[in-house]
Amino acid sequence: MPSQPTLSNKEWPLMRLLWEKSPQPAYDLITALSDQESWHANTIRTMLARLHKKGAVGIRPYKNLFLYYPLISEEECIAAESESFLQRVYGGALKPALLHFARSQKLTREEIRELKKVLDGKD
Amino acid sequence: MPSQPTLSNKEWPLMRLLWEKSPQPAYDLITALSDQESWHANTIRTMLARLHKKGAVGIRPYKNLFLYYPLISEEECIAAESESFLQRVYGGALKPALLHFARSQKLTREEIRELKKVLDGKD
DNA sequence: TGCCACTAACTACACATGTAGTATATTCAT
DNA sequence: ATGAATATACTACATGTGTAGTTAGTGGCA
Repeated sequence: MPSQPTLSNKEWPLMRLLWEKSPQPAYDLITALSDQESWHANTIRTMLARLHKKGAVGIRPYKNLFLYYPLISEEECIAAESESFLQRVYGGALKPALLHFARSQKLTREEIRELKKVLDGKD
Repeated sequence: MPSQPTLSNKEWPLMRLLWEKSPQPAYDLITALSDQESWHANTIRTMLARLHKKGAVGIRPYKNLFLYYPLISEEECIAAESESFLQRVYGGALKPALLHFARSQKLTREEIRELKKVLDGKD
């Protein structure tokens, strides 16, 4: 089995759209993304072609166009990228990473409680 | 102020060495890294040159060689990379990211307690 | 029925990155 | 003083990425 293709920076928003809803024609993705990210239509098509080439999305013909759908799961991608991030930035140490995120100011009280519940389950 | 230079994948291990101890001559870095990462000496020198060029490390002459030292702090780099990771992978949502890490199997009981203490402080 | 609009395919191009080889300058030991 | 070892500088090159222009096919409307 060929290892998971990895996603580049800008491929993530595209894949997120496909994970949310698929299959989708290029047109819909272009509409959504030219808006969200202000990319040129051809840029998005190029990225779709590359994603297809690297095995991240599949193509199915439909009428006179193609529908795109993900071939790799969001969970796997997130897991892989998280692991890579952990290695790169923290040399693989999970605890400091978690502490960093936990200390950041952006958690609401509610989220903190939720997180603690998960941790309780593991303790 | 020019925005923080960002570090590529392979630049992190180099910077980690410099953050641990600096200044250091190229030689020491090469010794450490050819071992840890099995890189060619010239590869490491090229990376040092690029890090210097992008303003991530400084150079100070010492005897017949150069000493390298970081110009950017580990904390800032980690913060920047963590934020970029969060945006890329989770679309900026901190909670799911934390949950993902917290659910991963690799935390020891001790680490879980420590983490909960940090969260308690914020609740 | 000929042209327009739209799809998809192909081409382009600069910059970053990983990975080194080559060349030049300096120095230390014999 | 000269040759070997080092240190630094410069060059090379394939691949990935961001960004888009150009070309060709085709179905539907005027």
